[in-house]
Amino acid sequence: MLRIYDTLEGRKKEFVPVREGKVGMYFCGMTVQSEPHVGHMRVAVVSDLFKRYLRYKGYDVTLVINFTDIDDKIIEKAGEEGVDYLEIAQRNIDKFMEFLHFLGAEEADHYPRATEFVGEIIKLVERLVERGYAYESGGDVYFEVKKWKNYGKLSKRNLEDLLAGASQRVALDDKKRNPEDFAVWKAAKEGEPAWESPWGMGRPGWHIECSAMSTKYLGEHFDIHGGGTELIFPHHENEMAQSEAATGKPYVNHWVHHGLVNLVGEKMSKSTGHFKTMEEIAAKFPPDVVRFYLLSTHYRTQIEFSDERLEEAASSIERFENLFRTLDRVVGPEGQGDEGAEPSAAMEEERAKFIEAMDDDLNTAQAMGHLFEAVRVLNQEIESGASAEVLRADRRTLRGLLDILGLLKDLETAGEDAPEEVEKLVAARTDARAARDWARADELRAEIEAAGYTVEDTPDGPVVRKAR
RNA sequence: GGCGGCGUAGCCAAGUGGCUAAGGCAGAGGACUGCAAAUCCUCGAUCACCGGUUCGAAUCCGGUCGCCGCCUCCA
Repeated sequence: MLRIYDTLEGRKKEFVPVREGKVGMYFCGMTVQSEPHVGHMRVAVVSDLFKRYLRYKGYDVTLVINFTDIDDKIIEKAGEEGVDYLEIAQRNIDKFMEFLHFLGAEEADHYPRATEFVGEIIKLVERLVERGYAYESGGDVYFEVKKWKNYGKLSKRNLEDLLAGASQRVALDDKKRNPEDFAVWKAAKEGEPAWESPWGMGRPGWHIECSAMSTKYLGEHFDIHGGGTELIFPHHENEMAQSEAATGKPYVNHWVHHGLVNLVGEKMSKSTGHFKTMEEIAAKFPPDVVRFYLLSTHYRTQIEFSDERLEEAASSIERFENLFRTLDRVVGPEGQGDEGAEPSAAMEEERAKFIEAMDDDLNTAQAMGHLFEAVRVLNQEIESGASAEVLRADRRTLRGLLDILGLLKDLETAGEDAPEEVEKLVAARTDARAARDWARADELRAEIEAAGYTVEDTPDGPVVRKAR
């Protein structure tokens, strides 16, 4: 039984799809006023993880990741740079997509942008006004928070707390009836991007686009809505209020919030400039290392991103690389002839535990522990001379589990050919060893290593590969 | 100030009432090896602190200390 945590209820709940056999998921991608950073890598990986696992569980999954390409910040930025706001949006969306691919995440099914849904947004705002939850004021339209009795349920705060906390910060806007009300539609100022609406020229407020776009693709009530924890308030709280007020139905079954990524103890933030871009990370570490690191902690836990952590992940991955390389040597490459045989009992046990861990709110940290155990199982089998049939079956099983996590697809096991001069050194070393001239052999190995390669002696002869 | 979360071995990180507290990185010893590498075997935790509930607590309750997040644009 698959259980997934829900922020709204504050507990893990059994996953029961709204529509049998199907899963609708919506993840808040990014507001595209600036470059994607490490935090966005986590959304990319977490949304992909959910997609892959739910599909593994047999569901037909639809994943929507949105881009909010119109808001105060991007207009501001466009002004600063003197370019069209859509140009900035496109540039950052392109980067996001580039690194999504870098991380080995599958494409989502839809990537809606707020500006493409203004018509839907206007309809939704009209509906809110008709139902008495929103009011027009000077060209703006506000959601009247106190009309919605469930307001605060998601972020677990009440109106009084909110007002107490915000009283010093939120300037009283005389267009609003109440300080806690939020804009669903904003009148455009001179020169700002604007759309025609029943309330004059204007543009969508911040939260409304997600309500409109999620409903468009997934219906008024869908399964999973995700994003970072910092979006719980106000973004998701407001989004939920709008959607439920408009439809009178529950909006989503599982609110999934992943922990934030910190850099040396401090949260990354666009406003303080304290963040690492995806580009900086990608330049330094291979995709699998980043993905492995991101998955080695449970998705709801906040994590710290640092070079040391990534180096550790890289070391961990070597265990898999070494195993697959050895298996290639011992039983040949993956693929042909791997079907048929049943995995060993030890491997089957690890597989079952892996799935059990994943069924418990996608606990990748625990699941990966079993992956390492599976590696040990295979290594033990190799040591004890298990049959090629069993080794192949077990390798295939392990590969299947890695695929669920989208990990290590392109493991380098063959160890591409070393340059000719290195090959010559290796050959010379083999001769020296045959002649039991150990001093010469060691000397040659030193030369090979100086050239950036390592040589390992195996029962099947020396294996050369690039040193890490 | 209000709300939420966290504190598990040198580091990272699972486990939330009961078998010997997963796993990884780093480290030590052993096996294998001409030497290595890889691999296998072995080795490390009074679960922040104090008190309580319980036959039994890392796990539940109360308190203390420390860290983080949200309350304001942000994955």
